[in-house]
Amino acid sequence: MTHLDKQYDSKQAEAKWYSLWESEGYFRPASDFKKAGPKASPYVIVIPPPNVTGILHMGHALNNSIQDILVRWNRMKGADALWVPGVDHAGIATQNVVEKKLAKEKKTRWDLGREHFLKEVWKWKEEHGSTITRQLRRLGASCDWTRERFTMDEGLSKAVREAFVTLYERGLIYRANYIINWCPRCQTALSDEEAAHKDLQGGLYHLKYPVVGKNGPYEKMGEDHIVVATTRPETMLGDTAVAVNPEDARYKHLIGKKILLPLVDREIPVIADAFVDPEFGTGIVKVTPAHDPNDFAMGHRHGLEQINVMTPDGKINERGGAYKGMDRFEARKKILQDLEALGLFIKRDSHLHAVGHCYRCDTVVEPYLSKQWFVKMQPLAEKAIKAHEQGKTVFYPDRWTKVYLNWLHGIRDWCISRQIWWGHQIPAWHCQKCKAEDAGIIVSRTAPEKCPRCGSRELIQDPDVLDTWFSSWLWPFSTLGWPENAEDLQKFYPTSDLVTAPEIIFFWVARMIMAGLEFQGEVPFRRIYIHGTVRAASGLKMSKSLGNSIDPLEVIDEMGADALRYSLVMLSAQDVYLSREKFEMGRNFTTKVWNACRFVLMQLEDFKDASADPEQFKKAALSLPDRWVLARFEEKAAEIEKHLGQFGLAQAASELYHFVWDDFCDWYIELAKPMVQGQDAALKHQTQQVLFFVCERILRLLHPFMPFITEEIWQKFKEKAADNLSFPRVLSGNPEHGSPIGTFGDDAVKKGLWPETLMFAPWPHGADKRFEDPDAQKAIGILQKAVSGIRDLRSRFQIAPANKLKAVIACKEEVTREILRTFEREVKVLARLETLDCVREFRKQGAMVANAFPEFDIFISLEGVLDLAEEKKRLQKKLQETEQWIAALHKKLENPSFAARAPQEILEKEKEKLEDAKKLFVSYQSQLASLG
RNA sequence: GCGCGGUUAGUUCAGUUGGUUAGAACGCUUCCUUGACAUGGAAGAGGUCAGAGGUUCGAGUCCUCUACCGCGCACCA
Repeated sequence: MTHLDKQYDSKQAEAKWYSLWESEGYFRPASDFKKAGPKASPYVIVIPPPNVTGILHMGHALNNSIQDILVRWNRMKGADALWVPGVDHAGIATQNVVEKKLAKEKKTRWDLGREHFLKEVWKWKEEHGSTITRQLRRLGASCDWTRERFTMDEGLSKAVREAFVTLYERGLIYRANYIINWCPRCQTALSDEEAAHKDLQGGLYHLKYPVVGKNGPYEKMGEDHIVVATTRPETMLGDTAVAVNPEDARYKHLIGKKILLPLVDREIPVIADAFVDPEFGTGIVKVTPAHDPNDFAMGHRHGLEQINVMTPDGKINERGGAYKGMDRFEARKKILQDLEALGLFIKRDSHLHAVGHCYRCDTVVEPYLSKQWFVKMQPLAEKAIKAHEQGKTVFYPDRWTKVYLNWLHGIRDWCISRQIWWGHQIPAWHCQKCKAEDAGIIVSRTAPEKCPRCGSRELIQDPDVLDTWFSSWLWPFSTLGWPENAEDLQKFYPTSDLVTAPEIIFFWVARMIMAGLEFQGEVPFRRIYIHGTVRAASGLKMSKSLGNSIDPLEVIDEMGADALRYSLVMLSAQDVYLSREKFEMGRNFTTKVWNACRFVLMQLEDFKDASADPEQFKKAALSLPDRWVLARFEEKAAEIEKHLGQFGLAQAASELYHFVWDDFCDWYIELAKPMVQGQDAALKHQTQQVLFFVCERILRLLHPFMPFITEEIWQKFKEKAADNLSFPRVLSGNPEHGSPIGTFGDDAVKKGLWPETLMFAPWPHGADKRFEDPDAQKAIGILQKAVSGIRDLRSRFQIAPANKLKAVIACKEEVTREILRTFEREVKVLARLETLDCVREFRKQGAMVANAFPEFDIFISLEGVLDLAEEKKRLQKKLQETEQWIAALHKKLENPSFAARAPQEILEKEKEKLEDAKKLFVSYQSQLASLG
C-alpha cells in the first residue's frame, strides 16, 4: 500500500534525500555522464563563495535558496546545469580567528613564525572550514560538490599568480608609496571598499599655531598666531605646513611666512593651495602629508616632507617625541591637554563626520602612508563600461546598473597588498643587491633563481599577501580550471546567472566582470540578479553582534528546510524584514501540500484498472471540474514560467501558493470528493486519473522551491504509477531532457519509465493548448459564486452547518441555469443543501432571505427568527452603493472623450459592468420591497 | 553635497505597458473538530493608496514639488 504518514518528518526526509542525491551524482551536470540531451544547453550559476570562517546566516539562506531554485528549475528544463560551490580563504578574518586562538595561549603569530603559523591556519581550516558547506547541504543546495573549490587550493593559487603576473606584464600593477586605509588592529592595508564609513559625532578642535619671528615663545604670544581646525589633533606631530586658500584676503599676508609647530618645535611654512575651503573651520588647514590623502596630494604639489608619526599598531613612533609609544587616542588626549596648558587650545566644536572602520574588526582605520601594490583600474573599468554599452551585462532589477556604472566611472586604483600571512603571497621577489638602487623587483609565475639584472641569488619574496578579493574576482573562471585550457572552462564559460546581494556589487560583481573581460575577453555571466537585503523586523541589518539574528539552522530544525526556503523566497520581492512568525507561512504551506497529496494517494488506493488509455485524456469525457483544474494548471504554470524567467521568484512562489491552496485544495479536491467517492465507476476512474495527474505535476512545479517534501511525496506517486501504468501521462516537458541517469522526456515517462528522482522530471511549461477550456472555467466560476453566495447567507444568519437548507436560484439566462443544474449535486454538497431548485423567475415567499448576483439571485428559507431591521439596513446600504456605482458608470460611458479614446475592450467591459450593476440594483430593490 | 529606493488594511508587504467596486499573508470578529489538513475550513470587518499640484476621458500606477523613513557614494581641516 502506498500512502503518506499523517505527519511529515522533515528531518528524516531531508537527511535521506540529500545524501542520496549527492551520492548518486545527481548534482553533477548531465554532460559529466555523456548523457545530456542533444539540445541541452549549459546553465551555470555563480555563487558568492562564502567566507571560510562564516556560518550560514539568513542572508546566505536567501541567496542560496534563490540560486538553488534557479538551478533546479533549469535542471528540470533539461539544461546541463552546474553550480560550483566553494569558500574563500578570507585572509584577514581567518587570520584573526587563529590569532585569537593563539592569544589564549599567550602567543602571537610572530612567536610561531610565518611557516608555523600558516600550518596552524591550515589546521584550523581542516577542522572548522567546512561548517558553512555542511549548512548549505542542510538547506538543500544542489551544488556539485565534486567540483568544490577553495581559493587557497593549488589550482586557484595558480590562477592568482597567473592573473597577477599578467597584469604586471600589461603594466596594470604597480607598487607605490601612497596613503591607504590602515587597520592598526589587523596591521594591514585595506582597500577603499574595505573601510566602511560610519558617521560619528566627533570633535573639531581649534588650535593656535604661533607665527615665527614675531613674539617668540608661546607664552608671550599676542595676536601673532593662526588658528587651525582639526578632527585628529594627534596628527599635528607630523605637520609639515599649514595651508590657506590663495584667494583668501584674511590670510594673504601669511603666505610664505613660517609657523612654529607647537610641542615639536618645528618650523613649517604657510602655503597657498586652492584645495583649502575658506568657508570651513577657520580657513586654515594644517597639512600632514603622511596621514591624510588630501594633505598627501598637497604635499606633492608643494614638495613637502612626509613625516609618519605612527607605528603600524597605531601608536606614536619616535618622530612624535615625548608622545612616543602612546596609543593614537591616548596621544590625542594628552596633546590637547598639553596644548591647553600652553594656552594654545581654543575650543572643541561638536562635529559629525564619517570615519572609516575596518570591515573585519570594526577598528577605526588610519589613513597611513606606506608602500603598497596597486591595480590600475581605469583600463579595466573602461572595458567593463564598453561591455555594458554592448548590452553584455544586464542587471535585475535594472536600477542597479546605474550604481554599477557610477562606481566604474569614478573608479580608483585598488590596493591589493595586505600585511598579513594568510593568503596568496605576492609573486614578486626583491633582489637584495639591486634594492639599494631602488630596483630589482622580479615578478614571476615561478620562483626565480637569480636576479636577471645583476645575477645575485639573494632574492627575497615580497612578504605581503594579496587581498582575498584578488582571488575571488577570478572565481567564475578559476573554478572552471583556468589558467589551464580545461574542458569545463570551454563548456561552461561564460556562465549564465550571478545571484547576489547589493552590498557586494563593488567588492565582487564589478571586479569579476573586469577580470572576466581582461583574462577571458568575455563577461563572466550574462545576467546579474541583485536580491534584497535580509533585515530584522526592526529594520536593522541582521547581525550576530546586534543580537537580532535568526539562525536559519534553528528554523530548519524546527520547521524544515522547505518551510524556510519557501518563506524566504516568497518574502523576497524586495528587502526582507524577518521575524520568527514569518516562517509559519512556509511551514503551513508545506503541511498543506503534504495533506493534499496524502488525500490524493488515499483516493488512489483502489485504482487498479490497467485498461484505460494512458496516452491522453479525452476532453469530452472529463467532468467540468476536471477540465477546469487542468486548464487552470496550464494557465498558472505558464505564469510561473514567465516570472521565473525574469527572476520573479517571489511572484512565482506566490502564484503557486495560491493555485495549490485556493484552486487545487479548496475547490478542486472538494469537488473531486463526491466524484471519487460516488457510485459512478467511470467518473470515479476519470477523477482518480486527473487527481493523480495534476497533483504529480504540482509536485514538479513545487520541487525547485521545496525539494525535500516534494521528493518524499513524489517517490510515493512513482510507486503508485509503477503498479498502475494506466495513469495518464500527457506531459508538456522537454523531450530533449537530459540527466545523469538517463534521458527522461515526455515519451519516456509516458511509457512508464520514470526518472529516479523528481529532480529530473520534466518541467511543466504550462500553456498547453490541449487543456485550454474557457467553457469549463466559466462554469466553475458560476458554481463558485453560487456556493459562496449560499455560504454567505448561512454565515450571516448564523445557520448551523448541520442545518440542511432548501435553496432556490432564480436565473434568467438559460445557459447559466443549465450550468447550475449540471452542478446541482456539487452545490448541494458544498453548500449543504437539502434541495436546490433552478428556476427562471422567483418571487420571495414568507421567511426567506436572498443574495443577489448579476447572473442570478439565491433564495433560502429561513425558519427561526430573523432580524428584519438589520437586513433592511444592509440592503439599503447595498442599494445605495449600487446606485452610486451605476451613476459613476453612466457618467463615464456618457463622456464622449471616453467613448472616442478608450480601447474597444475597455468600453465593452464598462458596458457589461453597467448591465451587471443594473441587474443587482433590481434585485436589491425587489428584496427590499419584499421586506415591506 | 550627489544618487537610489520607500511611504497602500492594525502589522508586513504585492500591485506587470495608466483601464473591474485596490489584493495577499499575519492579526482581529463570528461560526465549524464534516474521514486530507485546527500548522485546518467557511464567512466577515478593516484602506479618501504620505501631502499638494499637474498630464489624461480615466492615476495607487506617469510628471513636478514638499514632508518623513531607509540605503549607497563622495567630502569633511
